[in-house]
Amino acid sequence: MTPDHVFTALASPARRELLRLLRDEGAQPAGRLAERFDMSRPSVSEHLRVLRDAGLVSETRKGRERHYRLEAAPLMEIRDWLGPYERFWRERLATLTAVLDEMEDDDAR
Amino acid sequence: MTPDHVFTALASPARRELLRLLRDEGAQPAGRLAERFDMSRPSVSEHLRVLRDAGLVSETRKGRERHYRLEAAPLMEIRDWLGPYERFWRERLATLTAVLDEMEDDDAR
DNA sequence: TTGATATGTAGGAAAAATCCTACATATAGT
DNA sequence: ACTATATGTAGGATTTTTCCTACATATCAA
Repeated sequence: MTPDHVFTALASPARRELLRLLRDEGAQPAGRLAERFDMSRPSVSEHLRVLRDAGLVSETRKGRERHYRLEAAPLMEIRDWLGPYERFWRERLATLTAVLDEMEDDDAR
Repeated sequence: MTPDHVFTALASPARRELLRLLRDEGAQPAGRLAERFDMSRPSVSEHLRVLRDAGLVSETRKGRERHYRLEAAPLMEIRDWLGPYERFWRERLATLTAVLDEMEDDDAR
């Protein structure tokens, strides 16, 4: 029930950058993605595997290339997970607003 | 600018459970939190430290106890991070809807 | 078929995370 | 002052993650 693998996959900056690239530039072959990193191609390949295991990317073979595509569905789980916490930062925001109001009162005084 | 520490902190099931407890039951002393885990108290203490470093909990000393409180603000960063991906699962949902519509058409036929 | 290209996998070194058992520290109560 | 309680920190064993260099596999092009 807990989106374990998704959170783990997102914990790596390299993997988040991969997701961003696929989001902003569309599906791409593994090699083209790897070029953008200061890391060996096999390491990027491994990161792609982790993302695939988490369901965050899908792989389709195009000739000798493998195109990776962003699969955003698992991110909905993260969003759902965040849901019950929203109340808390709303409260925080309310507190902040109250403080700011008080400061304005001080200014006016 | 990237919420690195926050994602890392959320990668652990134990730490997510700590956040949930603080969310559902309010601020609590470290020991009371530790009782809920199959893990040694010092290990829970360490997890609380990671959460504190990520800004996800705050600590206030009450006598010889230390009360931990949920600080949900960093979770806003996660929510913001998700923003640009929303478009994608909307598309996914649209595709799913289209498929379901087609299935309905098949039924009617 | 032969050689070049695109990519995954194996194996292992190094770094980081996890979790434990002492131990240190600080406060409360007697 | 003395003892018990609440909790953090140190040090270390174990596991996991990360990243590398070969190497294997598959496809394309001539």
